[in-house]
Order: sequence, then C-alpha cells, then structure tokens
Amino acid sequence: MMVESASETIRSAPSGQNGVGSISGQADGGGGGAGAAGAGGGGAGRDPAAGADSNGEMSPAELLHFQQQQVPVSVAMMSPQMLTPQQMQQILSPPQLQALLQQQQALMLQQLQEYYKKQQEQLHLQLLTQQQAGKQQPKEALGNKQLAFQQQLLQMQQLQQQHLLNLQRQGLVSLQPSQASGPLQTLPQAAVCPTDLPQLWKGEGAPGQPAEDSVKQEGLDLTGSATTATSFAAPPKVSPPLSHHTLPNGQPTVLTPRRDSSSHEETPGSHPLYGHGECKWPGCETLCEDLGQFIKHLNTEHALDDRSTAQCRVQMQVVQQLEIQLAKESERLQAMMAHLHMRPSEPKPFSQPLNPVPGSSSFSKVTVSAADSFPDGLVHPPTSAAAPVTPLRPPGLSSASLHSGGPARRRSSDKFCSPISSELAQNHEFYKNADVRPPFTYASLIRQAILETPDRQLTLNEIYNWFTRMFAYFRRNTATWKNAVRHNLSLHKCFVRVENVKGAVWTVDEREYQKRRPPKMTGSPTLVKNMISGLSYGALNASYQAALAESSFPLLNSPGMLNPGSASSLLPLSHDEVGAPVEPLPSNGSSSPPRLSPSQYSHQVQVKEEPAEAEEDRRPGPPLGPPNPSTAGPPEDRDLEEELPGEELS
DNA sequence: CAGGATCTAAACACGC
DNA sequence: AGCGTGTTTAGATCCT
Repeated sequence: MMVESASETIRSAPSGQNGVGSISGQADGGGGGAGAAGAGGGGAGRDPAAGADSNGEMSPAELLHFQQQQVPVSVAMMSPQMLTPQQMQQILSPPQLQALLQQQQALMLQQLQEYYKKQQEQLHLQLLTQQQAGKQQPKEALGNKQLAFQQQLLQMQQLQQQHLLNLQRQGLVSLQPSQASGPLQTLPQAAVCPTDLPQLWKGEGAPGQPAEDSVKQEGLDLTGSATTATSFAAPPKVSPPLSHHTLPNGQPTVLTPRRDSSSHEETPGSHPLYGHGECKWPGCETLCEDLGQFIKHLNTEHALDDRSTAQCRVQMQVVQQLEIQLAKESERLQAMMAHLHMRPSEPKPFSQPLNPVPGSSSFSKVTVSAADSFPDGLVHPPTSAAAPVTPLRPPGLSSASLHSGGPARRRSSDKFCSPISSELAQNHEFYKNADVRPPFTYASLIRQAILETPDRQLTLNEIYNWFTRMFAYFRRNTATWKNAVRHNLSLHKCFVRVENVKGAVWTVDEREYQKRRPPKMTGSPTLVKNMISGLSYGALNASYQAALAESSFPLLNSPGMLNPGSASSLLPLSHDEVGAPVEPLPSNGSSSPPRLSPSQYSHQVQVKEEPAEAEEDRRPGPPLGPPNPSTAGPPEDRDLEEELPGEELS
C-alpha cells in the first residue's frame, strides 16, 4: 500500500505543479519519458535558470549564490511568501499569524536576552571561581575545566547568537552592522558581523583559549561543543553547506523545488530578493513598485559594501546554524530509529526513492530531493517547529509529491497507521502554504475534514472550504478536485449523506471506513516492517512519530502484545481523539463508541435520522458493537480483529 | 492476470 | 440557462 501510494505519487510527479492533475495520470502513463522530463524539469529544471538570471544581475556572484540559496529558506520560514496574492487572500490568517509570530518572537527575544545574560553571568562566575580555585590545582586540570567552561560559554553564546541571528534575519530585530543599538544592547555582538564574535568572546571569556581558534575559523560553528554533530561538520569558512544539496545523479535539488512553489510570483523577470513588492533583503523590506525600482534599490542600498557583506555573513551563519541544528536533530532521529530497530543505522548515501520500485518507469523520478539527502544519508525532513512553512517539503511527504501536480496518494496514511490528523497537525502550516499536494487520499481527507468538526458533519461546500483552507494545493484546479471529492463522497460507502434542516450534510461511517482498510497490512509485522524499510525516512518521519505516539507500532515488534487491553490502553485518548479527529487504526476510532466522546458519537448518530436506513444496511451491528459475524466483536476487539488477519497472514 | 484502491474525466440528473 | 450537488461510468495506474 505504501508502495502503491508512493508510486502514484511518483507517477503524478511529472505532471508538475503547473500541469496540475488534470490528465497527469494518463499523460504520465503514456509517456514515461514525459514523466521523467517533468520530474527533472518541473521542479528543478526551472531553478537553475532562475539562478542564472539573478546571478547576472548581482555583483559578487558568490554572495548572490548564497543569497539565492538561503534567503528563500529563511524567508519562507517566516512568511507565506510562496503564495500568490490570490492564495494569500484565500488564507485566513497569514497576516494575523505574522503579527502574532512577531509578537511572540519579540517576547522570546526578551526572554532570551534575560536568559542568556543570566547564563553568561553564571558561567563567568563559575569560570572565575574555577580559575581562582585552579591556582592550587594542577595546571592540566585547570585547563580542562576552563576549557569545558569555555566551551560551555561558547556554546551558549552560539546558541544565543543563533537565536538573535534568526530574529534579525526575520527582520524582527533591525540591526545595522555598524550601529548596534536598541533592544540588543546587552548583546552587541549580535549586531556585529559574526566574525567579530570570537573577539568578543575573547574579551568576555578567558583570553587566549585554544578553542577559540577553531571557533574563529569556523565562524559560529559549534566546533567546540558540537560533539554530536560529527556526522555533519559544517563546512569550514563561510561557504554555505550546499554541497550536500545535490543529488548523486546530479539532479537539481531541494532548494529548487522550493522556488517552484513560489514560482507564481517569480516570473522570469523576477528576483529572488524581490517579492510581494518589497525587498527581501534581510531586515530591509523596502517597498519597490517594480523590478526595476527594486534593482535600483538593490544596487544602492545593498551594494557590495561592508554592511551588505556583513549581512550576508550573518545570513550564512544563520544557515549554517540551522544546518548544524538540523544535523544534530537528524542524528538524534537516526539514533532513535536505530534504537527502535526501524532501520539499520548505517548511513545510506542516498535515500532511495520513496518507493523502490525497480521496474517502475518512474523510478528515476523519485529520487529524494536534496533536502533529504544529507551526508549521513538520512532524510532530513524539516521539523514542523523548525520550518513550518518551508516549501522544501513537509515531514512525511515524499519529494515526488512535492513537485507533483498529480495524485500524491499515500495510502499508507489512511490505510496503514499513519494518522492523517497527526501529520496534518504537524504539517498544517506547510500544506496550508505550500502548493503541495497532500499525500492523502481524497477519502481520507474528506473524512478528516468531517471528523474535525464538532458535529462530524459537513456540507459539500464546507468540505470544499476545508480543502482550500487546509491545503494550498487545492486552491487551484477546483473543478478537478471538487469533482473528485464529490466522486469520492458518492462512491465510498463510508460517506453518508444526511438530509439536514439546512440541506444535506455528509458524515463519516467509521465502520465502513475501517472496512476499506485491507486487514493484512494493519497487523502483519512482517509486512509492516517491509513497508517501513521500503520507505524513505522522510516519508516516515511524521507518520512514525504519530504512529509511535499512538502506539501503533508496538505491534511491529510485539504482535503478541496486541490484546484489547493493551491496545485500548495505548490508543485512546491520544491527541487525535481528544481534540480532534480520530484516526482509524490507532483507535479504530469512532467505531468504538466507548472511546469516542459519547457526545460526539451520539451526535453523529443523531444526525443520521434519515439515512438511518442506509446506515443500517451498512452497519450490520448496532453502534455499540454487538458482535456481528462480519464486523464481529465489540469495537475494542476490532482493533484486534484487524490485526489478527495480519498475523495469520504472516 | 484478476481484483482492489485510487484518481481523473465526463455524462447525466435534479433542484434552486 | 447556469450553477451546485450527486450519481454513475469509464479508463488509467499501481499494488497485492
């Protein structure tokens, strides 16, 4: 199933973002060649060109190169830049979100400053104490301790620096390299070129420490303390660590697709630093009516001078820090997964396609985007916290689906165990802003939409709205996907139409929905394992987290553990169930009234007055689960039931 | 190869 | 007549 979904994703990839789904399937099917071209050209192909364009305009090609690579990343993290104005309009909150975000960050900045200040004082105090005490101690010991403190201090300051840089980068803190002032008085170094930091540290900490050299050389690199980041040492000097963003096969990568999603505004005549009528230079945001004006502004305000260079350095540092952080988190993930026996921990040079389908013609298309390929060989999907709206790609989403305009189904999620609601929650911002097709089936999405509502019912139009609200992808090609939605509503028994006072609403028959799921996959440890190993880490990420959180995976390692008791104790009041949607597998959800909020359930039943008949047809047994030959057993047991076949299979 | 799931497209019906 | 809503059919892909 996983495979299938992935393959569908793959298949659709060629259609590209612009091509939309329309005939993607057929077109692709017909010509594998076309597909390949689409994959390459669709997302990545375009970028190089864009890069070339802007490159010509800017002075130091190198700097610009960095900017091209970096700016969008960080900018994307802060603003829904990739959206077209139209899309922006359709989104409810961005402006408010932005404002809110800024408020929060301002607050955070304050707290950070306080925190860092305290930490620094504390560290200094400790250091001094140690130094004094150390006079009576062997020199070696003293050196070590001092070094340790020094490193700690450095680490802390680096962290601080990182935060500040981020804030600065986001324009929250307006900093001029030459004029540090205002809110950052306590941390003047942040305003200065990062390369000055070592000196500052030198002045602050113990002078002449050996570690400083390395720090100096590596800028903000956490060399001294980054013992865990061994797998991914930040490149020395200031060259942005982009090397790993290229795929072995030479395919363009990550950073390119990103632009894809923002391609709406980045017409051939556009500039990576220009968007929404304003200058995207860090902390600038000067309004420019047109590109020409912007270019002028760029050349005057951001010419190659000390300030611009410094800002560029800052940006590079930001990226470096993020990379380092990413590396650390990735390593942690790797260790976790290794520990959980999810997969061999040895790095695999290049992630395999989401669905290693050797024979598949689309195989080549599904290479993991550069974003996913890191030196450690792991896929490094952005965490929702780190890059909520990064167009690079959401956790759990295959790269293919990123570029795809076609179906990006991932039945794994609705069929297997990855809770769509969890993943949605995690990547909510991403899907909301990025023009990426969600890797869920229409059915699962519709169900999700319905279950998210208190009443567990939606009119068709409300479903439409949910789609457009939740997914940028569904803000276009409305005819296509709306048709698909209607088609799915009609086709699947799990969707029940209910005549309401205000019209017809759609509800979900969980039992039917569960029925749709092939039992064999749900419980077979072997199959599940295989599926997992066939997955890319990226695809796993969110799904895994959610799945693990919801204890779906314990089944993996201990099928025997599966019993009503344990299952119910594990599944129930997960975040999904409490606040929101219920995922099928974990809870077997709505089909098990006892676990579901009684009010909710009754509500659902209530609504279905008219379709009661139909419902009875579809629901052999009463909601409360009296055993039925076919769907037999109490709801709780259905968990078991669904798993059992799998066990039998294996 | 059959069967199932999914997606896309399209035709048609019905009511407002 | 146009539109929204539903239903249904057909063709396609992919996986088991």
